[in-house]
Amino acid sequence: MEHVVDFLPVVGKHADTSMTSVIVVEDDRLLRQSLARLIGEARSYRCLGTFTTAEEALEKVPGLRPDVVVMDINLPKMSGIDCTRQLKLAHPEIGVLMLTVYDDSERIFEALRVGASGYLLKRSVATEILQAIQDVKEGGAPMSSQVARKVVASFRVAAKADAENATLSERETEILAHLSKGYSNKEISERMCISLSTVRTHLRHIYEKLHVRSRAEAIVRFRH
Amino acid sequence: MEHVVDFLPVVGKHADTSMTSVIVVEDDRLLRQSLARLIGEARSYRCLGTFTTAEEALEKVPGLRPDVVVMDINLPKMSGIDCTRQLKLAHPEIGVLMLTVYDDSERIFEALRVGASGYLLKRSVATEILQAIQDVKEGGAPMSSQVARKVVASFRVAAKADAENATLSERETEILAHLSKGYSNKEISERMCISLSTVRTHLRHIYEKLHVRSRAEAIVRFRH
DNA sequence: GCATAATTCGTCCTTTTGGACGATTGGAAA
DNA sequence: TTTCCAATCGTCCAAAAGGACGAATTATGC
Repeated sequence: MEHVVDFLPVVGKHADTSMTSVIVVEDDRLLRQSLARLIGEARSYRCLGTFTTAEEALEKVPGLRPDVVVMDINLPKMSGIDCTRQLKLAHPEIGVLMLTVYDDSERIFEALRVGASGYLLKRSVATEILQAIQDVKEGGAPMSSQVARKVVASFRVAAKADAENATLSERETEILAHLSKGYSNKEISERMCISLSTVRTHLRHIYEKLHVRSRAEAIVRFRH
Repeated sequence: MEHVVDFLPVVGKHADTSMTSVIVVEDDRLLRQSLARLIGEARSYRCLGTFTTAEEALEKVPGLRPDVVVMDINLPKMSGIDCTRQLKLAHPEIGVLMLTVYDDSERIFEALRVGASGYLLKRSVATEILQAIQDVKEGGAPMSSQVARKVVASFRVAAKADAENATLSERETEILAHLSKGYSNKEISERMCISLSTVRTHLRHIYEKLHVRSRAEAIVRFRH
């Protein structure tokens, strides 16, 4: 960790509920330092620390318990999106604000999908940045109106996808039942008298609908 | 299928409860034919058919619903033991009598462990064979007194092994808990801070103790 | 009749899992 | 003290599973 402002309350900046504690994860040194300085110097904001990689952040952020993590969407090795996914899995209470240099809808969507609360363009001015952090802490979702519109549109898709969750088709339901008895794909194909390929196609559809990535997860989901 | 006696009742040999229907799975042509003839000609026995491979037997035996399958322990490709395991999994009501040329304790134990009811030495005489088949149909377990003694001894081991089922070690229990949440080996290794190798070693031990062969089966077992 | 979904089968490729081993360390029991 | 077991890590190999596709046929709803 390059820059730790402090771990104990500082005179005139008590760690009470009015303080917003922030972590910055950004590999570019200039941007990282200017963000840390901006946050550290602002009234009622504290920068608990900064990290340059997703891996380091994942390891140390949970112990620091920040209100908000400002995360570069584009980090070396593990991306900020993957980092956000893992962080939110373990600590859903921590708000994540994505940092991106340009209006990359695809990656912003992906980030929001894995749990980010909003995003900031790197060219944003100081007041916007602090306001966005505050919004995230208070449960808001700062984003541009263009992106907000796209997000609303994507929610329709998501809602549709979720409706399909409940409606596994007949064959898919049969296969899920076999899965949950512990049978292998080969055993299922034999019992249902269909090819292995077909079993696997059904499985892929089941995984998509249930939002899982393995038979183990599907079994768990099936058995509540 | 080489030899199908009949699928419909034959005059003087009605398929009532007093009839014992048998399937023979044996790759040696001479032995297969002589067994089929012996069974077919005996009063109150019917040979529903014979197969030369485990694979063929697995496919067609369920449709024939025999009382007893006489299974060579030593078949080409898939062994009679593996065939018995699969057959008993799907159709526990079908009795299986293993055929072996010599008193191979290890393999006979294995066969009994996977669900065979008893065994026959190939040198057995006709009356012994028919009596053994009848015993199996009636829920008995025909075996030589020497083997019976060993089986009793092995039950002590098995009882010990089963006691160990309940006593998964601490780490094994932790891993099983993670399994049953749908985590992959990699995720488990990260969450428990141990290497992938160690997770897999624990898993192998868990599978041995629970008598399962996949994580899906282990999850099902864990969740009753 | 046309769009949509379900069902079926396939290929190519990568990752994961499982089986069969060996080996080390540390602690507990005989 | 010796022996056993739990826990740890590893290698080599084979089988299973999964992802990303395409594609054909048969319903089914609008």
